[in-house]
Amino acid sequence: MSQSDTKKRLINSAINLFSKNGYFNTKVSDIVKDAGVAQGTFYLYFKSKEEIFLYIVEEIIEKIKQQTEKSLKEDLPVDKKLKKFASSVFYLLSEYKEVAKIYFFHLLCTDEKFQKIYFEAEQMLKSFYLDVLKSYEDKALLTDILLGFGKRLLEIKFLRDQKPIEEIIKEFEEGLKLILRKEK
Amino acid sequence: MSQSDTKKRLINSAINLFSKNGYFNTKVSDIVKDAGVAQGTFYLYFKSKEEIFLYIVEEIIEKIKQQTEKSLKEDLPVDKKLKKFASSVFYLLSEYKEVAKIYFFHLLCTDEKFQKIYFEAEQMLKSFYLDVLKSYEDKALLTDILLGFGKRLLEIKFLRDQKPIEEIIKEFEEGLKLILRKEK
Amino acid sequence: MSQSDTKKRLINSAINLFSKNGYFNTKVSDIVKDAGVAQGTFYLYFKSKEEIFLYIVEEIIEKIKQQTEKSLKEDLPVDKKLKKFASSVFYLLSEYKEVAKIYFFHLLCTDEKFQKIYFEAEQMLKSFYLDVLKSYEDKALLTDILLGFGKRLLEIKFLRDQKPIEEIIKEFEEGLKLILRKEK
Amino acid sequence: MSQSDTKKRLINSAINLFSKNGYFNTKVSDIVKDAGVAQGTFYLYFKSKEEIFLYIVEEIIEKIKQQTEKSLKEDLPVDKKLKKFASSVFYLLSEYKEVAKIYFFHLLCTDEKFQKIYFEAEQMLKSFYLDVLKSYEDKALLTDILLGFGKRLLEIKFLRDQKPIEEIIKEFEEGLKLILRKEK
DNA sequence: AATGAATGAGGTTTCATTCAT
DNA sequence: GATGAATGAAACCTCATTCAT
Repeated sequence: MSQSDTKKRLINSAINLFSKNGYFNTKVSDIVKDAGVAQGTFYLYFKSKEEIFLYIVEEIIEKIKQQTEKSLKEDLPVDKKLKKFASSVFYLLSEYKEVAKIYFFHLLCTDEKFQKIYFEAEQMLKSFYLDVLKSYEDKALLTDILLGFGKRLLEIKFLRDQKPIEEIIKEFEEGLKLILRKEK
Repeated sequence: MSQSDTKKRLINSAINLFSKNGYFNTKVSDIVKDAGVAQGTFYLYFKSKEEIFLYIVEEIIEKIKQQTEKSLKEDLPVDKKLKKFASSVFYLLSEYKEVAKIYFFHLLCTDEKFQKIYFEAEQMLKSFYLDVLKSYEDKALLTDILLGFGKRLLEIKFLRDQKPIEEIIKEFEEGLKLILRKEK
Repeated sequence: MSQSDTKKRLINSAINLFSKNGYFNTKVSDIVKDAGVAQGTFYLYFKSKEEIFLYIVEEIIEKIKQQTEKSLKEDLPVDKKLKKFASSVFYLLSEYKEVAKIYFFHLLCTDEKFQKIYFEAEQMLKSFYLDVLKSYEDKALLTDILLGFGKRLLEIKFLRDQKPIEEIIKEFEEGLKLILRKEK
Repeated sequence: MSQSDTKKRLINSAINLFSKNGYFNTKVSDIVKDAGVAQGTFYLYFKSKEEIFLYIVEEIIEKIKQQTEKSLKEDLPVDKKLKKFASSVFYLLSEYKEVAKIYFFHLLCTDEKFQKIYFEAEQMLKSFYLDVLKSYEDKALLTDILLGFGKRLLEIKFLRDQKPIEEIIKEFEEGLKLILRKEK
């Protein structure tokens, strides 16, 4: 078994367990048992439980960040741009569903260090919306509405109710239409 | 039914500490130290750490429930009804800011048992919105948008950014107007 | 069982075990087993293994320090003063034989923190000898000879060979006579 | 019988680390890292951490033993013999300063097994002094004084205070003169 | 009602040693 | 000879809970 194989196995086990039981209810001993390695092996790859947690969360935040930056550069009409961005982020999170669960459900509950990461990500998305909606008078309000709506869809419909991501995306698009509709 | 002073002191200390540090990072020994009583005294009033946590959270949920039921019975036009309900809930949470923090930030991160409470509360609010908006074609969509928006305002603007609750309420009302505006 | 009773039992067990097996070969679990208390009880009284070790060592050093200060103030001829001081220190160490063993045999082998204590004590004794012997031309040389000789007696004759302290004292007095003898 | 390069590197690293940090605070992983070889390589040359420690300490004790035996055979007046022997041992230890440090500072603090070596070496030196001083009435006393004095010079002046070995030797010679001076 | 010393199961982490390559 | 990933026993320490006073 190659080195990175073991590391990957530990990460996968950690993602599943953190996602299912949360950070505090997941013991390093659970992770290694799930990964099928000895207790000491964990510490060859990660200095501590905290480290593997941050490693996992930062990985997906990095991916969202990249997506955001890419989307910002695209030249599209506002509604198209938002639709495309949202669906790409939704797809991304559906691929990393378990990590997303950690992010939404389990991240906040701990130290400042964890909270910092959480708010960094939210800051990133906010900047994106504000930029895309810059021609709207109510851009700040619209941003809060859209961010709250998107987060709710992920939290409740996707992660809790297990609806397929396509449905989530469709619902977001409809919401988008409703929220951004121009009055005559 | 008045509680003994000691019990009240324990509850207050627990609220503050759970709110600041979360369930897992709060020790029973922290709570009793903060309350100025002996370790054993805690167990005269609560069977376990879990029990006091649930006690605290359920207390506020009960309050929101009562408010919801009261609001449902009132006979007002939709927008007025929503405005009045939202502001009453916002005021309620601002009075119990620390408990609200536990609810939003620290409740999810734990066992299924705790999550159940979280989702029960959300179910209650959802029913309220669906009922109030029953004349709207898009009532389900509008409910998700409004719940997401409201939660975001509380989480980010009120609890994190410490904005005064009046401002939060005003922003919610503006959002409400924007979201519910009738097209010609 | 009163609080200080348990603490005393832990200290006694620790003294015996550190003395017999050294700092590193003594586990906290050994100490609590010997003291007949639970593992967690240890941490009610000492923050760590290091803390109880330092506590023990510092206690005896403090005693020697007090003895030294008392001796310095006494008005006696040099040889009488040295004899009296040495025998009082020897008696002191024979009362705390196990602690003395830790001091001589086990203290040096660790971190700087431990070594600092060791050298502080030696500094104290050195000052004493230099002061008492201030009328001697060779006072520095004599101090080194006497300190080396005294330490050897304790280390080899008393602690290793288990000779009674009275014999040690007698031998030190003879050495003293020989070393300080005036040439005609 | 030449040792492989790798073995020599392991020994050197071990000497430095044992000397600096002591037996227990030195990990096998530290030794191999310092030596620039893989973890497993260590066990090609030494059965255990204990083995390399004993190997190192026994090596220098063997050297002192040979020096002692050689000195015993020399036909010189007592004071010359002692002076010559002491300076040869002092030089020897200054060459192997790090090992000497292990011997004086770190050997005692451990198991009986290690202490045995310590006392064997001291026995050897004692025999030497007793033999050389056999014409003196107080030979036993003188031996204890000289051994204590010599050890102190090495421990405090040489190893701790880093004085040059020549100065140490000079001070020992002066002490020798003072201690062995004949009364009229 | 109140105390607080005591408990002990269970957590995280370390590190000497092994072994397949 | 050399590697270094893997092992797992055993260390230190935490903390919710109990119970005699």
